Amino acid sequence: MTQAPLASRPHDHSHCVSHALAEAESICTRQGLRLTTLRKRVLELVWASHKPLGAYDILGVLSDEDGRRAAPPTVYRALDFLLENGLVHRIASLNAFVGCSHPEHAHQGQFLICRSCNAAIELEQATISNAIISSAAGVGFAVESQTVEVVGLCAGCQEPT
Amino acid sequence: MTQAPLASRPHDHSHCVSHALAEAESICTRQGLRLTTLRKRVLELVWASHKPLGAYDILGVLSDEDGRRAAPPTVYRALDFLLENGLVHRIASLNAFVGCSHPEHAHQGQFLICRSCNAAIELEQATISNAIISSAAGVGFAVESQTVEVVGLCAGCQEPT
DNA sequence: AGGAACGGGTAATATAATAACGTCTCCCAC
DNA sequence: GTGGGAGACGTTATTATATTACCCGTTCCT
Repeated sequence: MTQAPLASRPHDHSHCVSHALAEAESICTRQGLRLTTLRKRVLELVWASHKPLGAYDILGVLSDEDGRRAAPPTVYRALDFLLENGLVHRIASLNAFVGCSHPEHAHQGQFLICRSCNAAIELEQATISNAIISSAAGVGFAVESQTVEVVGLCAGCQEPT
Repeated sequence: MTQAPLASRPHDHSHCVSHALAEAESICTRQGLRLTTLRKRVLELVWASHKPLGAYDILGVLSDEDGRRAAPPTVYRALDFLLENGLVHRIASLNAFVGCSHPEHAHQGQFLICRSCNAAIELEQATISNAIISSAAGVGFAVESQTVEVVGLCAGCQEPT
């Protein structure tokens, strides 16, 4: 069995953040995209934890840190950029955003969301997406994108009693 | 292979509606639940087509039909009742609601949503949910509920040019 | 230098959902 | 049949999430 994903285990999270930012830089440079100060800051905030973060939470932090208050489009535009370029994922069932663990290649994640600690663990299991694609094909449906969001308890939150 | 679900084929839709309402009556009677006029009307509106319907769309129809305009809680309460009792499903990625095709037993559907005709086809494939449960178990995650929403093209909307 | 494309500020608005409170009705125990 | 409690629903207000439209300044390309 593969090792449990980082998000579900204790770890030095500052690594996650710096790694994610460095990788984003590298991807943007390679593809001629502009990772502006704002976009980078939003990405950093999304990566502040493994818990999906709402757009208005981000907005709140941005507003606090520079006196003037940021407006929604500021955040949504940054998020759109990050989404389009695979640097974050949107969790539809939570209206929230989480950093993408594997931005280097295009994919759609599957997410395990712990109802206790709120962490979102990203999976990328071919068995799941293949099951979906073939079930869909069975009724003549051509799949273009998948949303798989699972709620439950992560390993760390299943302590007895 | 099983036959394609009704939602994805032409059919006499008035059957769907009357069947769904009759089944809802029967379920509520059996379980001592009150399928009030409002709840029944909301269920009927949700079943008006196989396309997921927003709460505010329902609200609009209700407002139109009796002169006074209905308020959001009216609709949300009816929807909550229908959701709790398995008579409708909520599609998180669309913020919309669709009639449940198999209300007689508890389950969580998987949905194929056509981006052309907007119909939502409900599946209930053990292969999908088992793939999810076992992938989750692989990282020590205990699944409690699943959201599977797939966007693509239904059989009828894949016509060549 | 000129101008298109892009990033981002700002105000207003649209859409989705909930909170808090009051009233009426149904149903059941007595 | 009556008192009383739970449930259903109306009403007002509020909160949460997301988008539209317009403007301005910078960057980049020529």
